Amino acid sequence: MTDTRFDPSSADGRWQRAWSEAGTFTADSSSSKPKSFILEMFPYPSGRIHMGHVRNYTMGDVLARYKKMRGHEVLHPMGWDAFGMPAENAAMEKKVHPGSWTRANIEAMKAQLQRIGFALDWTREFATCDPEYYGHEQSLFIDMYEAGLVYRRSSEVNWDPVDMTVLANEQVIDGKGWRSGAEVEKRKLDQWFLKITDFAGELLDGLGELKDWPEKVRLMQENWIGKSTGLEFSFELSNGDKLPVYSTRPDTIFGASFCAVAADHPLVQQVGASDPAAASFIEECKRGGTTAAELETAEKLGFDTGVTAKHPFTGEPLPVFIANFVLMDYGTGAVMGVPGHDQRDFEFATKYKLPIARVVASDVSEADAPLDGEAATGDGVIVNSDFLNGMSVEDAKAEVNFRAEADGWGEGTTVWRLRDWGVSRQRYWGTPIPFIHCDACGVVPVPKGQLPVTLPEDVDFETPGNPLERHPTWSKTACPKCGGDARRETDTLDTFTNSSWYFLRFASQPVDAPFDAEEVAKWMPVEHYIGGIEHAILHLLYARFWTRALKHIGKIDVAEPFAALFTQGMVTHETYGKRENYTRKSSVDGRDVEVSEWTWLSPDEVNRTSEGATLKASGEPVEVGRVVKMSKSKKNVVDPDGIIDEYGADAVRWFMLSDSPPERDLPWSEAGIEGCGRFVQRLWRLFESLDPAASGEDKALARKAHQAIVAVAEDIEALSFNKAVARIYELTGAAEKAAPSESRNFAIRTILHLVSPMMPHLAEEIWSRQNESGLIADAAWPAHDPAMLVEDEVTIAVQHKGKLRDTLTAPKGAAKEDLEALALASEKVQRSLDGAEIRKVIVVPDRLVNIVT
RNA sequence: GCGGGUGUGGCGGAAUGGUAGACGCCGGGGACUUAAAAUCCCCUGAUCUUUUGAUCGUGCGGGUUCGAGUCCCGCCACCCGCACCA
Repeated sequence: MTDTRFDPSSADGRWQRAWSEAGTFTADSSSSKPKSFILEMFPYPSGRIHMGHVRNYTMGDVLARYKKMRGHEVLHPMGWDAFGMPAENAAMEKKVHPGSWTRANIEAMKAQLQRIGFALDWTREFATCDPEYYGHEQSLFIDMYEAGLVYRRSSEVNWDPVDMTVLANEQVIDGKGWRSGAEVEKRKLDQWFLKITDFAGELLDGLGELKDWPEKVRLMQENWIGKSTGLEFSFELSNGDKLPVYSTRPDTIFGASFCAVAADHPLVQQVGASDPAAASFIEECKRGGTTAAELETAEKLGFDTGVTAKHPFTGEPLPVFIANFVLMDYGTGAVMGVPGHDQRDFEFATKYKLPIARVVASDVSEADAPLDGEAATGDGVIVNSDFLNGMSVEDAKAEVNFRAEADGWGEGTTVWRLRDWGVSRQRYWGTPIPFIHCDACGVVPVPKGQLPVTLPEDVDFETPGNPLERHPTWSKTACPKCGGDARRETDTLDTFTNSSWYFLRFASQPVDAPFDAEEVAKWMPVEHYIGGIEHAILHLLYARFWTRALKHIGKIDVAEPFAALFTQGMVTHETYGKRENYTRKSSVDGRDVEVSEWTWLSPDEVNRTSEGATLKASGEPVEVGRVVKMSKSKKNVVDPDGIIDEYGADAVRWFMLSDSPPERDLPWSEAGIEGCGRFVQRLWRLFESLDPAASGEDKALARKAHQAIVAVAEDIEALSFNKAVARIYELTGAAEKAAPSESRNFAIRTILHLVSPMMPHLAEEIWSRQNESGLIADAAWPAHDPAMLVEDEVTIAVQHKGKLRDTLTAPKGAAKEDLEALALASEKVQRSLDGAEIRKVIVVPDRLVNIVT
C-alpha cells in the first residue's frame, strides 16, 4: 500500500484524465456562485511552449484553483492567437500552408500545456484563425464602420520592391528589407483606420479607475495617449501666408523671439525649392538619428528662411527658422520659440544669437533677474508682458486664450499624441477586411449574411506580393448594392484586432453572434489578467479601446475589460559560451586571417558545478555569462517537456512559484528544479506518515497550521506566490519534526489542501490514497479557527544602546511594568547596563523593551 | 535627456518604524550503508574571541527617532520604457 516514492510519470496523466472526464474545470455560467474570470494572455502558436508560458500559466492556474476552492465559479480558458507573420514566413521557407503549420503547432502546444495539468476549460478553446472567430470579428468591424469608427485614408508604408510586399517597421533593417535586402521605399496606400482617437479622453480617464493595474503600465499608457492643452493660433507672415502654431505656454507669448517649423513643413517646401542651401539643410535634418537619446542630445540646428512672422500683440517681426527639433506630426508642425522658458528654445536661441527674454519670474521684483544658463521652466508670476504682468501662469494662459478667441486669431485646443490605429495589412494570414470595392457604389460592407469572408486555401507563396491580391478568383465578386462586377478588399486586419476582444468570446460563444451580452455580463470584467510587460501599451490599449467602442455601440455593458492586471517577470538562465581563435585564408587575397569567434553553448552541452562550467564532450572550460532571458539566439533555453519527463509537472509548477517574486525575473537553475523535485517527494513521505490512529494535542503545531491557512490565502490573493511557498515549507518542516498526534494529522491535511493548487497531481494522488471521496480539486479551502491564530506566549526583545541584549519569553498581553521588571532582571541586560543610570524605558507590549541610559 | 523601477549573505529572496537575513539553493561536517543513491542531523553574513561574548553589517552621505532595510533630504550604480511633444 505504501509506496516510498511519488511517481509523476503515471500519476500526472491519470489525474489529468480524471479532471477532463469529470469536467472539473468546465465553467458553468448559470451557476449561482460568485464568478471569477481568470485569464492569461493567450499564446501565439509558434511551435513550442517555453518556460515563460509555463510561468505565466502556472500563476493563473494557482489563482483559478484557489478561487474554485473558495467557492467561486471560475472561468479559466485557453486559446490561440493564431494569425501572424511567422506562419507566412514558414509557408515561404518550408513550403507549408500557414494554416496547416499553425494547426500542427496548436496541437503540439496543447499537448504540452495539458501535461502541466492546468485547470483550463478546454471546451471554450478556439483559435483566432477559425473562420467562426474571425467571421464574428468581421461583423464587429462592420458594426464599428456603421458607427463611424472605421474610415479609409491614404497612408505611408514601407514597401519592399523585390518581395513586392509591405514591411512592418521591425522588418526594415538599416533601410533594407529583412528578406530581400532591397532598399525599402515609402509608398502611399489607401488603408483602413480605427478611430481610437475618439476615445482618447475616455481611455485616459479610465486609467484612473484601474487601481489594480501596475502604476508603471498606467503611466506608459498615459504618456502614449499624451494629452496636452494649449492655444493654437496663426502668425501672419511677411510673405502673406499664415503660420499656424500650437503652444502649451501661451502665457509666455511676450517672450517669443522666433518661430520654428519642421523640415517637412509645407512652408519649407516653397523655401527649399528656391534655395539650394535650404534644400541641403532639410536633407540633413531628415538624416538625423531617431532614438530618443540621440534626439535629446543632438545639437539644435536651424536655417533662417528669411520670412518673418508678426507677433500678435506687439507686432514685432520674428524670424522664421527651419529647425531639426520640431516634428511635423505633432501639433501643427510649427512652434513659437520662447527661449527664456523652454530648454530647447534656449539652446537654439543661444546658438543663433536670438534675444532671450524673461517673462516668468519667482516674484515681480525678480523681473530683471538674468537666466543662469538654462530656461526657467518652473511656475511663477508673469513679468515684462504688458497686460499680463503680475498674473499667475494659469491666469495668463486663460487671458491669452480668451483674447485670441475674442479677436478671432486663435483657439484653445487639446492635442493628443495618440494617432488613429491603422489596421490594414497587405498579407494573407489574417482576418480579411469584409468590404467590397465597386466602381459604381464605392466601398460597400459585405452583407452580414455572407460572413465570414473566408481566406482561400489555394494560395501561392512562391511569387512575391500579397497572395490575396494575386489569387485568380478570390477577390472577384458581385457588388451587394448594384450587383455589378466588384472586387473584394484584399487587406487583412492587424493581428492586434484578434486579441482585442477574444476575452469576450471566451465568456460567451454563440454560433450566430460574436457573443451574448448577458453571458458576457456574468463574467466580465476579467478578475485577474496576467501576461508580459511587453504588451503594456499596444495590446492592452487596443483591448481597452475595443471594449469601450463595443459599449459605445451598445453591444456590451462593460467599459474596462481587465479589473486587475499583473505583469510577470521573465524566466532567465545563465549563458554559456566559448571563444574560438583560428586562422583561415581570406577569400579576397588568400592571406591568413586571424578569426576570433564567440559560440553560445546550450545548458545541455555543459557541466555546471559551483566552481565553474566545462564542456561535457571534451571537458574544456566554458565561460559562464550573464543571466538573461531565455532565448534561442543565446542558446540558454530549457525545454519544459524534458524537465517534466524528469521531475513531473508538480516540481516544475513549484519551481515557477518559488523564490522569486512573480513580477521579477526568475533565474532557472538545474539545482533549483532538483530541489523542487526533492520537495515533492518530501511531501509525499510526510503525507504517507499520516497516522489516522494518532491521538493527543500538539497545540503549537495546530496553531502553526491555522496561521498558515490564513497566511497562504493572503499571499495567493496578493499573487505573492514565493511567500506562500515559504510558509508551506515552514509548516512542512514543523510537521515533519512533530510526534504523531491528532494535531499533526490536522497539520498534514492542511498542507495537502494548501499545496493542492500548486501541486495538483500529488494532491489528488494522496487524496485518493486517503480514501477521500471525489477530487481534491473540488474540495474547499480549509477553515481556520480565529482563536487558534493568537499566540499565548511571545518573545520580547530587550534593547540597550540601540542593540539587542537579550530575548525573553513572556505571556501574551503582559503588563508594561512586568515586562520592564523582567527585562531589568536579565543578567545579560545588567551586564550591558553596567550600573549606568536609566533615563527612560520604552515598552512596546508583546514586542520589546528598550532601555535608554 | 525625461519617466519608471531596483539595490539586503556565495545565490534567489523575507522582514505593519521594533530580534535583519524567514524560506529555498549552494557549500561544509556528521549519521545510515560493504558502497553509492536516497534520507536524516548539525553548521553556514563578516571580523575578533578558547568559551562567554564583542564589534561591524541592508549601494553611498546626511537627517528625524528611544529605535531606520523601512520615513525625510542629497548622491551613486544598474535595469526597463520613451516622444526634442511645443
